[in-house]
Amino acid sequence: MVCKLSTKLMNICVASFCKLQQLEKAESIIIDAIRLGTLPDVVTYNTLVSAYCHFVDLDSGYLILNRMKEAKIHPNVITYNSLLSGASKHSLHSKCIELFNEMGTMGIQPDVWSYNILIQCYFRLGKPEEANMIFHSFKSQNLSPCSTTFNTMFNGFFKTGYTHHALSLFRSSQRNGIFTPELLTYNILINGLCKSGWIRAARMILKELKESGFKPNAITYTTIMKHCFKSRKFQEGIEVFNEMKNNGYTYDAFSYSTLSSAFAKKGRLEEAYRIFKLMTEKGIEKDLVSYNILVNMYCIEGKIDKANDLLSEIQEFGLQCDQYTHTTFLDGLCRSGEIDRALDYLKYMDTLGFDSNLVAYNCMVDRLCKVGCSNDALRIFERMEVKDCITYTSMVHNLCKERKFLTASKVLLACLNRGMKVLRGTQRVVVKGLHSLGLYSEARKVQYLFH
DNA sequence: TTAGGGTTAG
Repeated sequence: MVCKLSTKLMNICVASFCKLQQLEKAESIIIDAIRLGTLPDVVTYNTLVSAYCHFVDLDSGYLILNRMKEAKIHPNVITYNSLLSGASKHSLHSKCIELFNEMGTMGIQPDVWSYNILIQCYFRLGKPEEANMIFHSFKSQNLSPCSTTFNTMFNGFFKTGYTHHALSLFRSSQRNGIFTPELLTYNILINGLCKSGWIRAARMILKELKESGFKPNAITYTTIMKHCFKSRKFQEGIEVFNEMKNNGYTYDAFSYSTLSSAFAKKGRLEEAYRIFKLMTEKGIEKDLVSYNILVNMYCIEGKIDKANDLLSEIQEFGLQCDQYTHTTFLDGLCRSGEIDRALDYLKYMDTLGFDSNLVAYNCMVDRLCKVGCSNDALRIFERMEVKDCITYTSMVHNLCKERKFLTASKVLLACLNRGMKVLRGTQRVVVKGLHSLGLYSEARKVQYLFH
């Protein structure tokens, strides 16, 4: 005798397979259930939309939405939140806004979750003002921001350089009693403040974290340790690592990678290798970032063949080399003076389909100059469609070193006219150089754009 | 749906 499957039981089975990323099995459960006379409902379809958006892509989520409409089941706010989340996860920010507006035309009222994703989306698009407007529209929508809303606002403000806004929103929400900070909030604030250079404020927040009865976690420690290394307080960074270790927070590759990379940057390679050895002895597996640091260490030592072997090993371990791996290796080739090989590698990287190889190109331009091939560097520089402050600073700086001040000033003027800046010191060197060659009118042009 | 580690200029 064949029993009819209840909708609730079917949905539990579908959700379990979706969680395990076994989407085909989830679909086959639905087919079997239909054969037995049980039809999927809005919960079944929402589970599928969410899984396809999360594990496959947004288009697959859309296909489920269409199937849902064909089955005459109306999508609800949860359906759209899954699609919004899928668009956000795959960095399709404009699509996210489109979907949000589509909710309106479908007569679906967005909830706090929908607004949170929309806020995140505007921050990622570099539009903090818009994000802030949405945040302030909550009241008129009869919605109350939740802790994720606040955390997203703080983090977004920091990421877009609105440090003051982040801190004042934090203080005002505390004063008004509309928000109680969580450990996550404190970590967002400490990270943002450290990165903005607001060290005193960061210390104060760390103090408040402890006074609120929270204990710093692995993320708090890694954030502070990273900041110490960045601000050249090396010993203090090591002390943070030790404290972290004593409190049992060095259980993953994050802490070891941070410390090892800091040693490598200081040229203390033996200690950097020792940290990785310690990590392996603890039974912690290296992830791609750890391997990338190791590739960099071999490159710093000039062991380019060893680095190349490691690239193959990474793939053998089932990991996929990323932009960082390839850029680090490319930089190693340049550092070892293997320019032709590096130029071939750069072409190879172009075929890998990364979003941008800007860092790799910057690296190539700088290293070519350093090995005395500034004309080759200039050719690459002129071919580059996207350039940033680093590209210009590197080119101008190296041309000045070769006393090619007129060429340097042309590059600098192009940079300033595009609204980008190079270090003030570099600009001064150009002006001084032009004066030394008697090129006073060219020097005036640069000085005019100085301010 | 929100936080931490890796590459390039000075």
